[in-house]
Amino acid sequence: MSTIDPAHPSGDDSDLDRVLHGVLAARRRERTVMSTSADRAARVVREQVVEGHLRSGTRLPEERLAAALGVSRNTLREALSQLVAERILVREPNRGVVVSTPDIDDVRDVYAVRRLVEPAALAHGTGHSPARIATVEAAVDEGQRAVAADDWPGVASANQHFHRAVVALAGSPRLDAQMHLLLAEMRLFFHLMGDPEPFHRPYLDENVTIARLLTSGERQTAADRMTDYLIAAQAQLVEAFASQG
Amino acid sequence: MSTIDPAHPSGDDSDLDRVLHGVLAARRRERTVMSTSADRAARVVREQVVEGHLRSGTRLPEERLAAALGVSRNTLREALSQLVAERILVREPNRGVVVSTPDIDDVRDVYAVRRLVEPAALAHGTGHSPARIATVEAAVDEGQRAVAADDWPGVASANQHFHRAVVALAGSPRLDAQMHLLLAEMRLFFHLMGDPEPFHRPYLDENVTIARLLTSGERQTAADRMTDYLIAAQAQLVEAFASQG
DNA sequence: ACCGTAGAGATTGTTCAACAATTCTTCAAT
DNA sequence: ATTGAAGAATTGTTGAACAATCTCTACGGT
Repeated sequence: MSTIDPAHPSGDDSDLDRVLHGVLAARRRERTVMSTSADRAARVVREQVVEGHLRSGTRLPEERLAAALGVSRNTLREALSQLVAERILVREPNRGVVVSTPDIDDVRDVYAVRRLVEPAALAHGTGHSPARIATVEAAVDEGQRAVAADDWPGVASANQHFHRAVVALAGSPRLDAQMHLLLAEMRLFFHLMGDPEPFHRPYLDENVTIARLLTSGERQTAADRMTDYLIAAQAQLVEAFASQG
Repeated sequence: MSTIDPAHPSGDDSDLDRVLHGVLAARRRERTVMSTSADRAARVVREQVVEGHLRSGTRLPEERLAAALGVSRNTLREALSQLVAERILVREPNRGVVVSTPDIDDVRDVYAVRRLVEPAALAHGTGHSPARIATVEAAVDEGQRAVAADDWPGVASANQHFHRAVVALAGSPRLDAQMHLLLAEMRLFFHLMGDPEPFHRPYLDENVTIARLLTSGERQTAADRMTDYLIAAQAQLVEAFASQG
């Protein structure tokens, strides 16, 4: 339709068409980021949950929550649908949504995914650019600095950055997005557990080792270390869940 | 709370409590499956898209679609939010939702995920039960029967079952769900391409080989075959996209 | 005291109607 | 052929409403 359709074979306009088409696409992307108020509401609730201000099991009554967020109940429900799809919230039919309470099987499953994906990203990922490897190293440094400052929330955060950076070595936006969701679930686990230190202290050195192996190109060895790492971390979390959660 | 709260330390009631708690959880799951009308609407639209009755790029006007599905516009919007999250639809702000039109980068990314996950599930999956291996073999048989009947949609369907069964070897519900979404996207690719035969014919024998290797316990070899398979399939699809899509 | 139950109150699932903001169409004027 | 402006159509969002379902409480029977 009109001059902006690149399918139209109008001779020397084709270059212009391509450019204009690109401009349109860019504007569309631009608007996509500011997004709708349902998305904004979802972002706020998501933040509150992963930061631990809304704890597992908390009910989220639609009317009060909508009022608090300054949106209508209908708009809020769109937001909640999103978060349910992300597994951050759970919908109990006719009872509303609650902040999800992961059980021991969720822990096992999340680690099953991670044990499959993270070592594979290290060993066989097709996106091992210097920049991405540098991001892994940066996350390790961030963790070292945080532990030196005795900042355990900071260590937890750095640890997430580390694992996201590892998955990013696969070079796949879809995998990155998936890992983002998994790590959000992980934060729910830790909020159930309380003190984060015992769950991060043992693995700081491992992060350093894996990063070093990665830098020196020993990808398979790095992957094997990551496998052991994840098995140990899973065992620790499962045990903690079994004994207290 | 009342008698069904397992946190209540009431001596020998704890066994009973656990049982009752389980019953409640089961009922909740039960109700979850019949689900809301937004979910039903989402299922109908999803079906129409993956079956190819709604083609890439088609606009989905809210008013008409809501009327067609017999739900209100608000309810429909909840359904559409879900499908946007699944990448089956794309929301263009102030312009509504359209059936998503995957581009060549989407093809590459979907295959990047598959190349990471599927071989890893074969080589390192922790759910290689006889039953799951039998499911893989059943999918191969299904494909052989379909090709014998010259039923190419049937072959395509069997092929999906094969790959889902392979991923299921990881024993992870989350990974299964993720793979389900990826395969739905794959169907969009194929609908853009037209005739499914050239995209499935070359890989039928590979499926047989991989299943055989799996049955005989040669997991790493099976994984390597799968890697080659996926690289070839990706190359074919990328080329087809570049030349016509 | 214990149990079941009826009914009141609250919350969800869903619909309808409306309106501002934005996009698409049409069509006349240059 | 391009521009611009009025008009129609669609989306984003709201508010109010109502039936269905769930929760809690108080009551009465045993």
